[in-house]
Amino acid sequence: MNMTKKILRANDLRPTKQRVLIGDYLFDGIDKHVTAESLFKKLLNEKRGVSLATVYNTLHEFCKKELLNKITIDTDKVYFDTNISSHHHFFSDKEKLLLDIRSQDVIISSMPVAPKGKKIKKVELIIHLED
Amino acid sequence: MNMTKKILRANDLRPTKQRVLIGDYLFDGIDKHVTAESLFKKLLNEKRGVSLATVYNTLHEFCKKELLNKITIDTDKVYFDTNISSHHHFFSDKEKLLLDIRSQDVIISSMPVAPKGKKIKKVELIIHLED
DNA sequence: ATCTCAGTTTAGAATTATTCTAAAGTATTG
DNA sequence: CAATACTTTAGAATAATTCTAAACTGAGAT
Repeated sequence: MNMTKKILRANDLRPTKQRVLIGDYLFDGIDKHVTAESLFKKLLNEKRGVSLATVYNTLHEFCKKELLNKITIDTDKVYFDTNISSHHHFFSDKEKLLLDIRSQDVIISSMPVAPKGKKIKKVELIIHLED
Repeated sequence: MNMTKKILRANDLRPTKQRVLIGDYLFDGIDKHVTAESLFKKLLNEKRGVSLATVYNTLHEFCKKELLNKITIDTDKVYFDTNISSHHHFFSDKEKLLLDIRSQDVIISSMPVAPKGKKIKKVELIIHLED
């Protein structure tokens, strides 16, 4: 069976044509950063298109299942990272380009304790770049 | 002379009524996180209102002059932090609440080198919280 | 003080990423 | 195959932000 279908079934998501198409692209083993728009445009070229609403739905579902990592850097666009291992990012404000930082390249040796009644869900380090 | 006016002049910004009003509120010595909307609403109560466009303009100008720190966490809102010293943030996704982390509570003991031709402009650590 | 003008404010329109809606389509279960 | 719950979709709706162009104002020159 197609790998994407396995992933989808394992996460209680019906392997619809659209999800498989998106999954095949996202989970091909090559780390990617996509936006809803960039993914939508990419898929327009495919034999069968996927509507923009479905791209949004699918990205959000994949995030919920932790198959993708959502990264918000600027208001105008949300990035989805196929690399779900713990790592951080460079962001070039000029080119609006997101780059992975290898996890071994950042060491946070002291972390604050979470406020009462809360726990830490995710730690996101973004290093903004300039020329 | 009013403190805000001094700050404005020192940064080549004309001390207009609107900027002084906004500056008096933001730079009163108490650290704040505001959004354009929250600031706009706050100022509606004042004797003289300020238009939403001016709130946006002013926040951006203050950021450009590094009188404020812009923090983007989710697409739906941008936060402006009056604390411009180097520090990081907790963010509670549920309450959409931003909290300062004292700078001594985070130690990043190893940082990656910037990609060729780029330098590090800003390091932003956001710790997302859940219940 | 008054004049002049670049800088500033403003209301409302425009933009744009994202979400919503509700109708049509489809995978799954029995 | 039928029934049903889940999905997809086009297009409308939403909402934060930016833009526009006209009116206003602070600051220096006279």
